Amino acid sequence: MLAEKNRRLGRLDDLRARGIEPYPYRFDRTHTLREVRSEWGSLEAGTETESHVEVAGRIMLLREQGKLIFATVRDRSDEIQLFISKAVVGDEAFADISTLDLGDWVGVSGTVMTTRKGELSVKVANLSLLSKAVRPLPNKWKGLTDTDTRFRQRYTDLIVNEEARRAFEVRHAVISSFRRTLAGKDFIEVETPVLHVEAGGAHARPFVTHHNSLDMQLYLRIALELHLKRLIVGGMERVYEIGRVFRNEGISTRHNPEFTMMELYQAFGDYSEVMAIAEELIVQAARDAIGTTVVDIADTEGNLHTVDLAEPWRRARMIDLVEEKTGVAVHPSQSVDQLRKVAEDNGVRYDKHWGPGKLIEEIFEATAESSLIRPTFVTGHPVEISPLARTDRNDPFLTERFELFVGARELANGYSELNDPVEQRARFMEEQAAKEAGDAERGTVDEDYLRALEFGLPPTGGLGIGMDRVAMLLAGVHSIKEVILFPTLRPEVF
RNA sequence: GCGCCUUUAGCUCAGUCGGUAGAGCAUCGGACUUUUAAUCCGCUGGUCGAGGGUUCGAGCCCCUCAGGGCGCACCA
Repeated sequence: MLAEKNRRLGRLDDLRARGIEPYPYRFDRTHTLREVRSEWGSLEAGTETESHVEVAGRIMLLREQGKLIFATVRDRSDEIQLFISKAVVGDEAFADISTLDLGDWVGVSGTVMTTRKGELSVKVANLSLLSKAVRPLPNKWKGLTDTDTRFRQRYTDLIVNEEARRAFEVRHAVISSFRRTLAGKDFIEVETPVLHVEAGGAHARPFVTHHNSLDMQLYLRIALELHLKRLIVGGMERVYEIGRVFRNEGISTRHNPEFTMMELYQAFGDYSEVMAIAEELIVQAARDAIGTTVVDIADTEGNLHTVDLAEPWRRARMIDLVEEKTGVAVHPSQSVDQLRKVAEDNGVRYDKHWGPGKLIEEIFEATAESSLIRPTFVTGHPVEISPLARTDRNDPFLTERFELFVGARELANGYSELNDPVEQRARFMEEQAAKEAGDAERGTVDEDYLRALEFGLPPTGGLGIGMDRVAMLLAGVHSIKEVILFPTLRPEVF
């Protein structure tokens, strides 16, 4: 409302005219509000203390009552009530305080007390305005629910919606838990380039950009994989990166064009070892972020399932899950025609470029994926769709690969890393051939990566985890936008 | 890209059959020295997403466009 903003801007002028700076440089507090509550939270009703504190926060509620004003202020840690008496602060200061608005930041000094009803309060001796809010806060009962405004003006969302603040606290707790767990296993955190000459490590369309002085096209990374494995060649043995990756694809409740991946690589291990790490990371993150391993997970119909993440996770081969759902045994050694028939019988549309492996994956996604509510490692992806994964030691058509599904969403992906440079070159050539045949999402030959492999990549297990999706699972939210502070949106028209 | 839904005061929402705009909170004025979403009294606040059309008359019906949501497609 323009009138409301003008009214508050007018107050700025009034304050300055009287020598009061509405935007002072600093305020030194002695306690956070949580510290006040934990130190004096058990005072009996009607207690006055001599304990002097200086606290700061934003005014969330105001209750004027004649010669008393009650204000609820909030800092990051907690809320507390200010008790402001005209008899204590004097007529002039009381008049100033009564011109405060919801949303203003204040710093106060005073003593700790409880009211007759027992509400812990700071009895204000001195109050200073720390920053004047010139826009009004959203509705104090209903908060802010308009999703457009919540995501565009995340600052407003965070001011009024406690669940929004909580989701980002969960996200932070997940990431710091991962770092602690990995530090405990002697992993080193590294940073690799975001700007890539070739966008490899995944099948996805990249964002393209341009470097002016080199006059060259660059891609924003779609995965962390290939640089991290170069570091294993270099002998770093255990590395990980938590970083933003970019995929130039659709936006949905599960997809944002930029999102956060954690990828780790461990020398001398294989896929079963990194599977165990994935399980440990996520179970520990649940304990650290929400204090329990029991979560409610929605299926695709919206029904909630209570799941204890600490129970052992199911492992099942992709081809077995397909057989379970369709009643037909499938294998990438079968002919394209045979598998196209299975696809047709199950209402799966296919592309003429697809080989047996891709057909099996699509049939899996269409028939089995939505039923994977409890944590499930789907293993044994066909070689055709896994150009960087090592062939299964027992089946040359499959790889030692897994994807983790929870709540029908893919959370993680990992494998025994292909380290034979000759085979890797052949796989890259197949990718390139498929791309040239018209399959736009296939990869290209990364010569520098092949050179690295030629120096010797030890046996290695690799793992990638979608951090946003883990945060969604543990925060219990339905949309990825709830765990990304500033999700990608169309530009606002002002 | 496609389909469905949605957009009304700063916020949360109502708006009947097409008859000329409503509530709560916030704001503003008044009362109140222990409130708790304080309460009570009174007032203010609108380009009904934008543009066009039908009609004597449109928040409402029709068309186009824009934002958002959900689903689909895409996303190994």
